[in-house]
Amino acid sequence: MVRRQGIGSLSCKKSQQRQPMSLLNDLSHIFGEAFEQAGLDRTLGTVVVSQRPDLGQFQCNGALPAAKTAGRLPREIAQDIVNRVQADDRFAFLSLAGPGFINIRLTDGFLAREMQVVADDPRYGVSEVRPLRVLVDYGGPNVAKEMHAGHLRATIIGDSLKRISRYLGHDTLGDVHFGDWGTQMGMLIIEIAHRHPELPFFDPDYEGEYPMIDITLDDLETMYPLVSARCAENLEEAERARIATFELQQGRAGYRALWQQLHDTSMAAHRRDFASLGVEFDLWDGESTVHNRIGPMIQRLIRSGVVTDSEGAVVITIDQPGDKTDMPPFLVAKSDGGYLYSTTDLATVEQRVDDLSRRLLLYVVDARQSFHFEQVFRAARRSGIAPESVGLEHIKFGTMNGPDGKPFQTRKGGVLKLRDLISMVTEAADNRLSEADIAQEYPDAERAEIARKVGLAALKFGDLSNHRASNYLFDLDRFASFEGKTGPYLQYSAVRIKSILRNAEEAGLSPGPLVPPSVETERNLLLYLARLPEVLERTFELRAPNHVAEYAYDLATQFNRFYEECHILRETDPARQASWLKLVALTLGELDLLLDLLGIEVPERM
RNA sequence: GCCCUCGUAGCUCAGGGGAUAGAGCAACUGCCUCCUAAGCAGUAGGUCGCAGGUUCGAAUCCUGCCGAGGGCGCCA
Repeated sequence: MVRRQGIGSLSCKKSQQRQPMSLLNDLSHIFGEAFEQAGLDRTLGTVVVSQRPDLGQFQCNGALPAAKTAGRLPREIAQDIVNRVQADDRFAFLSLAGPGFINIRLTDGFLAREMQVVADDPRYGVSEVRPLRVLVDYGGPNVAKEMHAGHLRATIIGDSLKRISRYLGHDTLGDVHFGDWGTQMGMLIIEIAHRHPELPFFDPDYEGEYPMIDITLDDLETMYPLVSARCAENLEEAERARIATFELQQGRAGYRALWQQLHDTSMAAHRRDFASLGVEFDLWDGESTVHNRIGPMIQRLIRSGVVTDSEGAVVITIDQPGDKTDMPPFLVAKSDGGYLYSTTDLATVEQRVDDLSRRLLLYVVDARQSFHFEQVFRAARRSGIAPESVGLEHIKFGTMNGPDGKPFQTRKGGVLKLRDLISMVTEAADNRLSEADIAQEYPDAERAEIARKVGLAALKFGDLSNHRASNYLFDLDRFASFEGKTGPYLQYSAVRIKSILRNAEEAGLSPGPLVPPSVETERNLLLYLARLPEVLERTFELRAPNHVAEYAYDLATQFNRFYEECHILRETDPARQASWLKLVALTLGELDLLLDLLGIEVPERM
């Protein structure tokens, strides 16, 4: 483990605890020691970024809560702490304010030393955690349904969480969890049988090779609503679909063969959509993946006595004392022996825990399914499938709404395909390039690539900058303006830095050691750069990528202020210029990382 | 009916028990002979839904009410 340099008198003791390499942690450590020397709890020494930049860069509020237990005045404790910490070259001042706040300002020299370490660290001061075996379940497309605007959130929030989890050092898998094993499969089978009864899939006695049928996702997408509507109003149709589903799950050869083709056709389209979003999965599994373990799982549950029979169905009782709402039994298998969403979800927990050795399962799924996940998680606990040591979390998110405040729809009232949504933002970006007369001289291919990256950035940042749990309004005009707090703003900031570094290189200039900051915008940029570790930690703790989005925006803003004030390439002091080049390189590194964690790519120029 | 989520500036949204609640857009005023103006500086804009409670301290935690959205066994 690398122990950071530059903290001077900080004693490391012989404690086995890892000392995270972050400025805030270092400061908290210093103040924690002071509290301990004063006979108080060292956790009181937590240092946070100041709420009042006019009064200090950082603050420590530990004296306030300490006052009560210690039976002393908060200001007196604060003074005591300040006395114990002071007297070296790290702090420009430590001052008391209000009821007992300690305001902290670092010396520019100390700040530069600290940030030099960060600048030399490929991880920018972010320590790797003790790895957890994590699985993120996100995306969740279905057979026969092209992905639509509603899948956007599941996909990019999940993708971002996976990236963040992995960056922090967790052993992380992403699983697309394809919806390919439920009743909709039976419906599609009877619909195709209805249209083409002559096909051998439906002949139970057929023994030859099954033909490849010519069917597209578009075809399936037309069929599904038709048959679904018929089943809703016609009990006989619904019964046929139910039986077909059951027989498929029981292994009827013709149905399996047909299923495979429907699966593959749908999956190919989804892969294309995910690819255009720049999203990849480690596992392209689905409900059908766990089919073979469902039977044994149910047998085991019956033997262990956790399930009971309810009107012919297999259920687990999951209500608990203190429940605030009715908690109906969890259905493991239908009365006809068929399986449903609940069944595969439970078996999938088992697979992820037993076969994949996961210890934290994150389900990035629409908030409307929170009741379902509460049931699945309880059933998994009650049945012992997921011991308490395994974390089960529903990472719920709200809907993307249109201007009417309802889930986003096209003008005609239909759902907006994800593909079309991507085209819309790409086109908007392309228009913007033309309007601003930018990139006109770039090759067509590069121009198109810039438009693609900028459009996607607008889309992703616009989504991820909202807290996942809240519904948000998708306003294309606002997104297409690419001004202010948008993905393109962040890309633009990064691109300007790249341009500086390119120009510097051409001029034979190279980055050098950081010297103490001389202007406020430079100092602020350094201070912002130091926050990265806590931001990433907190983002993952809360499973809320908007914290990364927010921080990335603030960081870019700090850089742009510095950029306006300090002309790097015109700077006449060589040491200062080299230091500034180092600073902007560090800024680019962090910005690039943050954008990558949001799934946003930065073009070389734009 | 019960449960969950949300309610913050004109609009869209951030906000970690701490001091004077922030950003973007829209409005108004400035800044391109200078590293990319998709930028920067500034002005104006608020009973943080309402009422209690916990706390030295609440937009933040608890309770109730109001409003919006969503959910509540063989669909996913």
